[in-house]
Amino acid sequence: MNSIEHKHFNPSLCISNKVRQVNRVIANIYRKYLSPFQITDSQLTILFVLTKKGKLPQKDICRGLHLEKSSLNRNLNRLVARGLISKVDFPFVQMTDAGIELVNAIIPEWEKALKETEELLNQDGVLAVDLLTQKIQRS
Amino acid sequence: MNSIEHKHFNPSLCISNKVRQVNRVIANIYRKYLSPFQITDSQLTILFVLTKKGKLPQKDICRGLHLEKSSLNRNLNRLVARGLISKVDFPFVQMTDAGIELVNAIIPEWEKALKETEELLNQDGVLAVDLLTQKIQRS
DNA sequence: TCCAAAAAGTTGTATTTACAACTTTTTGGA
DNA sequence: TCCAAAAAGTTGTAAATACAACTTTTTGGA
Repeated sequence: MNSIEHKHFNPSLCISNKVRQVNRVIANIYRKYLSPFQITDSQLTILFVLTKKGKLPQKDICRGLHLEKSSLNRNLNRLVARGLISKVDFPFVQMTDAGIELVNAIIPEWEKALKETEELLNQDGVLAVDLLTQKIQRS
Repeated sequence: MNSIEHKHFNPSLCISNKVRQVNRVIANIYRKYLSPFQITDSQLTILFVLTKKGKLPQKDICRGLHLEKSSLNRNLNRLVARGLISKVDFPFVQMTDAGIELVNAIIPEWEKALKETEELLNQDGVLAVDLLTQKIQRS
């Protein structure tokens, strides 16, 4: 018997917790497929952004990903250390040949991760993710 | 111009990235309200679980939250260090009086965070989160 | 051309997260 | 009752994340 004074308190309504749990489960699926390449899904996301959009300054990558600049900087530095991207053309960040090669090699496994996630979530779950993504683009 | 060999490659389909972005935006809303109490939303979730269900062994908390046992252990140890929970009754973890007091004090701010999140997501977004949560309960 | 302010990028610090490997506790069959 | 195996809990390690505070670069007005 607890001593909570708030009669209508219902922690199962906690949206943050629900989203964190969903995030953990999906992150674990992706990790399974990506870890043999010693790359994380956050790092891969950044590689995808640079592959698709060419060279970008860090602030533009942050904005696109809703990522705090210090977090991005840390991620980028690990990718630079791996030789997958280059910051030499300051302020632009761009893919290296090794980075492009890694992206080409990893896409089949990434697609498997996507497929397994789609099977877990089903069509309505995938649409739910899309809806949520649209909601946060407005913030 | 990129050198991607996979013709139909579309990284904007990456569910993991979308979920991570949604998670960051919502986590940032909660942090805004909770940080004055020097508590994080992960820690608060654990306090809520223990408040609602009384004393539990760590494995049951892990299962309920889809949280890896080492992550839980770390979170718990920070709460023990704050005097908010106790592990003395091994293997059970339970709230302390200070913990119950903190939960009572924080609920109004937590409800504000929930409200702001509901306003961002709207009814259909909140239902989308619920749907996703149901999907992962089956995994 | 100069320079203060703003913006962008970097670093210190702390928390969260998970895998791997370890230690401790529990379980259940002999 | 004993003990091997399983389960639960702990610790080392590394990556992600964000706030705060710092340094470097850019901007635009004087």
